Amino acid sequence: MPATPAVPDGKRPTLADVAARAGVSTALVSIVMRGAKGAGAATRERVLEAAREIGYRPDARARLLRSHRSRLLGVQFGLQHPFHSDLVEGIYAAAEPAGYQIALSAVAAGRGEQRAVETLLDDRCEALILLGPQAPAARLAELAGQLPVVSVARRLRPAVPGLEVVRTADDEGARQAVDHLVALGHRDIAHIDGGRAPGAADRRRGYRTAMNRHGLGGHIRILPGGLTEEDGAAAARVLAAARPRPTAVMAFNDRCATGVLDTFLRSGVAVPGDISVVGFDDTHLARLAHIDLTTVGQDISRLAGLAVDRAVARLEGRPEGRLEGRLEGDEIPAGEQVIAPRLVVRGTTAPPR
Amino acid sequence: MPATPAVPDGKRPTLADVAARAGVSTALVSIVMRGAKGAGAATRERVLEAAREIGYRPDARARLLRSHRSRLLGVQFGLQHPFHSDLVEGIYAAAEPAGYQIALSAVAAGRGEQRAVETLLDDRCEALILLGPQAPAARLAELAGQLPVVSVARRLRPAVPGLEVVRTADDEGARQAVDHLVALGHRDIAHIDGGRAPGAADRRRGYRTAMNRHGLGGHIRILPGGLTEEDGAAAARVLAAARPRPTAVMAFNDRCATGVLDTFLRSGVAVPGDISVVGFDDTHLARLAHIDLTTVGQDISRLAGLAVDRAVARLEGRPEGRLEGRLEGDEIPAGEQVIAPRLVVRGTTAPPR
DNA sequence: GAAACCTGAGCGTGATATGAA
DNA sequence: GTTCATATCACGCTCAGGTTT
Repeated sequence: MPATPAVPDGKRPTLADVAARAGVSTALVSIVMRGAKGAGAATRERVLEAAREIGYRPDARARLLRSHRSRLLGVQFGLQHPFHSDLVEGIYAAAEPAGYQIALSAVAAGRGEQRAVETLLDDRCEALILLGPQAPAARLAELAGQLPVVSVARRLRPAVPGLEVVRTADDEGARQAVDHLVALGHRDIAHIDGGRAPGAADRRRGYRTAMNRHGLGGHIRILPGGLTEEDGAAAARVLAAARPRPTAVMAFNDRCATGVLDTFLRSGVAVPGDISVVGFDDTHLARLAHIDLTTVGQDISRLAGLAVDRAVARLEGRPEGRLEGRLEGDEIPAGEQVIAPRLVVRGTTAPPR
Repeated sequence: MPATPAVPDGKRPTLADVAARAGVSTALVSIVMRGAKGAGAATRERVLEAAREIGYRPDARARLLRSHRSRLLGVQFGLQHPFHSDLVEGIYAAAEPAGYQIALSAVAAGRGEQRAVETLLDDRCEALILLGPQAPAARLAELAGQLPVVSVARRLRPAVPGLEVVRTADDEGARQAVDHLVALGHRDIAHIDGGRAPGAADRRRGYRTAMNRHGLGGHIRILPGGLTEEDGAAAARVLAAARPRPTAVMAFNDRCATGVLDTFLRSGVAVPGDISVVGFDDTHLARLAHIDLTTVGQDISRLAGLAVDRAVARLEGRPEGRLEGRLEGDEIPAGEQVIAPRLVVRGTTAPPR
């Protein structure tokens, strides 16, 4: 391992440097570095040796500039969302075998989606994977007109033409949560919603529908929430003081549910003794032994895999993938991949007493 | 806003396309796009107009390839660490005014630091900012021989030549935590450590030293921990069952402390009634109303700002920045920026009863 | 004919040198 | 002399096409 590149000037070694050292043309070095065929075993070894000696590394930018394919997938994610972190992890894992690289662009305070996407475009990404995008439909449509775009966890109604959507059946997930609680004997079930967050509308609707189906329309109660712990905590304070207090609550997501749990514990409201709590997402958070949250699982690695697959499929002109399954009474437009959620029962739900 | 690029073939518009449309040379378009001087006001407007019409965006890769500076700072971070997320947020904010771009590379399951750094190097980053790197000192030394490298939150002993270090005075932070607890009347104070995590050794040492100074050497108790909630939860289970039980515990970081808090609550151990808990980092987590954790604050945005500053200073040949302040009895090598921590007292600490 | 190698062009920019008002 | 504009090359690499065994 050379501590310093063995090239005369301070510059980084290039193909030409390797070529000179190995006594071959740059084109041949290129062939060897790419592992393409067209080089003899002996010279191949000699070139690799030379490259190693001077610490050569191919310049990704120059490479991408020349070959008109960049094989780069741009991923926009929210820095503060564990759900996104999990997705990114899965996307890395899925992109590699498919032969694609990932360019990350974070949405953070002072760095909006517009900015995040622009940098990805400037980097010549071939396709965009947007995690829970909040951008207006018109903007997404505009983007989708320029390159393949996959929206993960955000459905759009009406469907945006050209936009790929990969999501969990949020309404179905909400239904599963309600069914589970009803099966345990609950009737007074509240929902802390996600406001304008991606998926919130469907979960709210799923909750409403399920409650009505069980003849519990009179018990429907939706509290304004959000996707952070604080949103959950605020709603939980309201619930803790409510009389009569619901015997179960379904939170918008795991972060929100965590806030609910903690507030209840501090207020002396026992979970699941006094009240059952269900989350959504099945992030790392929920699986932690000391949280042990019953939650609606999104198959995160599957979502990630499908997102990559859809982007790659579009890039490579593959035909539409088949749909994941049609849920009754709900038309799923083409180009939308809907994954079934799966309730994960853990320790925060029990029969009411 | 053009929904589709107005260029004949499906390709993305280039300088030449804009030039053709505006009836000027590509060089002039380049000048205009960079905002450089050498173009008349009228033509400048005409060029910008043409660029807008066909939806031209400069190709970052071609640009970086040509201009020998890339003005790119590579940032390696852990996807699952809120502390890193906060740092990245600060780094984005600091890099922009300095005129630098950020390239993110995540460390995740199946994607180690080696890999993360390699992609950054391939992208022609001019400097590296590594958040809590775990790589061996030899590897860091090798990297530092190639380009400016800043290690954030990980100190190295002995100092690695050429490596910039930006960190909080972890030992001092631990001392502040112990002092605070002692001032409240605690004597039996335990520490859940961070194992081999960056900063853990210093915090452990600071705890030991402070305990001894208060004449509480006999009460020193260090439990094996780590940097996740589960590590904290595991240690808390041990503590909850201990007789006599310490009246206070200082966790390695906020995540760990969160695990401790939750386990205590579930075990019926009141916080801060039965036991006080102190965290470390002051991440978003600690500030949440329902966690309300007393913690040793690292000035995250300051750390981020300094990290960017040190990287940029090295790139631009600026002289060594002055040191942050010399802590008694501790030699701080040149090239190391040490920031003073600040205890943030919230709701998880109180006098013992 | 195939395998091994080389030549030359060009990807989309930015900088320099040069010329025209 | 200053301002505005152009031509030309180089950045580091890949690829099509050619030459040699």
